Amino acid sequence: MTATQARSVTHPAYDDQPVDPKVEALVTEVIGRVADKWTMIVLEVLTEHGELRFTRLGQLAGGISQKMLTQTVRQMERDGLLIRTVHPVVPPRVEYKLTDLGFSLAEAFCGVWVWAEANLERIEASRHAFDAAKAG
Amino acid sequence: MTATQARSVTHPAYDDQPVDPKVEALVTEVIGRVADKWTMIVLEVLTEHGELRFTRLGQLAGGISQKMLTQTVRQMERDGLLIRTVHPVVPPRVEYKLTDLGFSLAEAFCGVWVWAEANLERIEASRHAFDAAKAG
DNA sequence: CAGTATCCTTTATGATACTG
DNA sequence: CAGTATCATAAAGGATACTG
Repeated sequence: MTATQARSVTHPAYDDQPVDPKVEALVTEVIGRVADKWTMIVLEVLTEHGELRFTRLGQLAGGISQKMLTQTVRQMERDGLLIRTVHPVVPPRVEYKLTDLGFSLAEAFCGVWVWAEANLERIEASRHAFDAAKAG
Repeated sequence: MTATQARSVTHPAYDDQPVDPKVEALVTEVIGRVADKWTMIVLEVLTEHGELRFTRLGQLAGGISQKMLTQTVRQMERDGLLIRTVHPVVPPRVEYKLTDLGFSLAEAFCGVWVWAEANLERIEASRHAFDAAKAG
């Protein structure tokens, strides 16, 4: 827990005290990285299924190319979100599992997943209304 | 609250029951849209400052182009996250404020913001360690 | 002021072929 | 199996100029 954390986002506080812009920029960068589509999906799959091999992880992620899967897990490994274990056998066997940091991120994202699921229909309805108003 | 929500993401459940793939796809799409960099920043700015005019919103968002700001707020309006009010005066005065749905999304994202702020240093350290290991 | 329209560059992603 | 390397393309984003 950092000293700056308490400020964060609250409801109608409407205060004009800006955050430390350096921290703000870093937070934005980290969120941008971490809120990437495939990162979220890999996070979800590993949360649900535990340790997985490369190919299986790709299958469960659904529709991801080999290139993007490699890229995504590398970034996540670099950020400390998962651990990549290479078993020295042939053919190679590489397994991926979340770190505690990865699990804590999944937990943090849980609220967004729940929100998205809970509000799907409301969003779709809003889109239809908006499109209809624009067309009409 | 939908019936499917309860399943969501939990800790090591390791169950293999897949979610309704149609719902899963929609949730992924909504999250992908909503977890966009500028959407999150606009959400944060409007949460902190309340109703804002176009130009002021852009200033507070920091580094966003007019094009992206227009695009972002239009999408958010379409999704029902904010309300755009055009005052029929000249020069034009257009104000943006979050809807309840928008506030609820900001609240859901709050966990991620807190997480990012709390774990910034850990992530940076992990990246340095990873890069050093790769180089050495 | 609050956009729209256009052009142009960068980035992201996919498909394919190859390797330890 | 688990990648890497390369090429090609699409999508995102920025800069600029213009308008009600």
